[in-house]
Amino acid sequence: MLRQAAGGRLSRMEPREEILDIAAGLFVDRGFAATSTRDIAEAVGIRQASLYFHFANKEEILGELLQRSIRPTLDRIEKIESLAAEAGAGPDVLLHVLVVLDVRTLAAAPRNAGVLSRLPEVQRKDVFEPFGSARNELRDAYARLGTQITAGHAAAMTPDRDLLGTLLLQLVEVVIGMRSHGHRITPAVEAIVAASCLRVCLADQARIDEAADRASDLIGSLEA
Amino acid sequence: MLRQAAGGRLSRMEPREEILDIAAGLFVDRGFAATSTRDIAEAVGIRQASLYFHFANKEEILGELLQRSIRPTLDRIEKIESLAAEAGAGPDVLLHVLVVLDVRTLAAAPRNAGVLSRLPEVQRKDVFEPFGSARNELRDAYARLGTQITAGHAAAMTPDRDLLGTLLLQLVEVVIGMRSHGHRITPAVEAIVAASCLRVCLADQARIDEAADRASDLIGSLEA
DNA sequence: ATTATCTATAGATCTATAGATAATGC
DNA sequence: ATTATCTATAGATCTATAGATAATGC
Repeated sequence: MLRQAAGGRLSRMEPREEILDIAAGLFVDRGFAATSTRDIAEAVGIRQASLYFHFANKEEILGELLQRSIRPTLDRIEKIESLAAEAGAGPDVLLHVLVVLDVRTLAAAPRNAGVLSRLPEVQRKDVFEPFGSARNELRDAYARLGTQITAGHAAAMTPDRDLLGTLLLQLVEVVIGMRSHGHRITPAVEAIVAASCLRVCLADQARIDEAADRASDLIGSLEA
Repeated sequence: MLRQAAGGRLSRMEPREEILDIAAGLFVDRGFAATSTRDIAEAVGIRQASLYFHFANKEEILGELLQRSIRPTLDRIEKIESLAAEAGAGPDVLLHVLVVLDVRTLAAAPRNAGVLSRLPEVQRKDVFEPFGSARNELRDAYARLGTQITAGHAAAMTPDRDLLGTLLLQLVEVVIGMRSHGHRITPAVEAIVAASCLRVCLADQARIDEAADRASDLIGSLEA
């Protein structure tokens, strides 16, 4: 465990961080129940019991990982929706921005942490309930933007609010599966997923092209 | 274990079938590793050791469930593609048919067995490899039909073959998540998911409406 | 003889706690 | 004193096997 004085640069990761990183990899790969605390400790290079100095129990490790994987996305929703008023961007542009940024976040997350939210334990155990409601918030944001885009189209074949949010979130999360199968998430993939989301909202190609243009400007200014 | 003579009507399920049914529910709900053989046996109403009369080990139970959940879908692909020549239906009609039938199968599967394919153990363990390649076959079928539909569109924003297959399968599997959250899969949902798939393939509304019409005829004749 | 169950148990885990040890920080 | 590790272990599982038992089928 080579390490330097607090505040200085680290030759390795902080122990707590290293445990989280390695546990994430194992949970993603094998699932939560199938990963023992001994598996984690061995991969880190410490003894099984030493984990309990950093975490009260096994669930706390997963809980922290879940929290970290959802937080940036939730923070972003507010920022993007307040952007609407400011830049005068329509819902199609905003949806495009949100999708691209979410795809990018999922693609960049260490160890493909997006899969964690799909683990059966997370869906079921009360301990992880806060994470579930955070996900609902995200789906709601997609539903909100989506219904604004479909507004004005004939009711037939147009998804209702609930279904639309679910469909859009599902499309964005395709990148989780892609990463698992070793695909790289290129800018082209980001653009296509975003365009697919707009298509599901019944936007035509001209509208998509325009939204994509304005979206990349906005993303540029958001990052600056 | 009330039961009648072989070949006669059953007052309850055959023991092997009952184990499979109950195990499916538990695996779907809690995951594979988190479900003990004792959990299964207790829910069935037998002793833990008695499971091993019907199955060699725990993995065999999951294996059988996976096999049953993918088989009908794979069989259907051939039937639908041979239908193409016969009925002279275009790829958009065939995609519509395939999506509606797959959605319906996922919606009707006992215990939402579709989630089983997402369990981490299935992705990772060699024992379940045949099931993984069956899934690839399905994704390929979607990719095949999808690229025929996008053919002729400008390359920009058009998903390539691989990505398209992944996107379409992902969209169809939205119903797995919907079922988990207690939503009913109505005919309207089927139609919207199918339409969304065609939209991702860049089909316009007129083409979608026509495909939907012809698809419901074909599905009717398939079932008759 | 076959089918389906049972009891009992071996042997291998697995999580979490108790308490010792050593290094660093004040 | 605090931080981070260790050894040892309690106590609770968990999977799978061995062998007994009882009912049904030939």
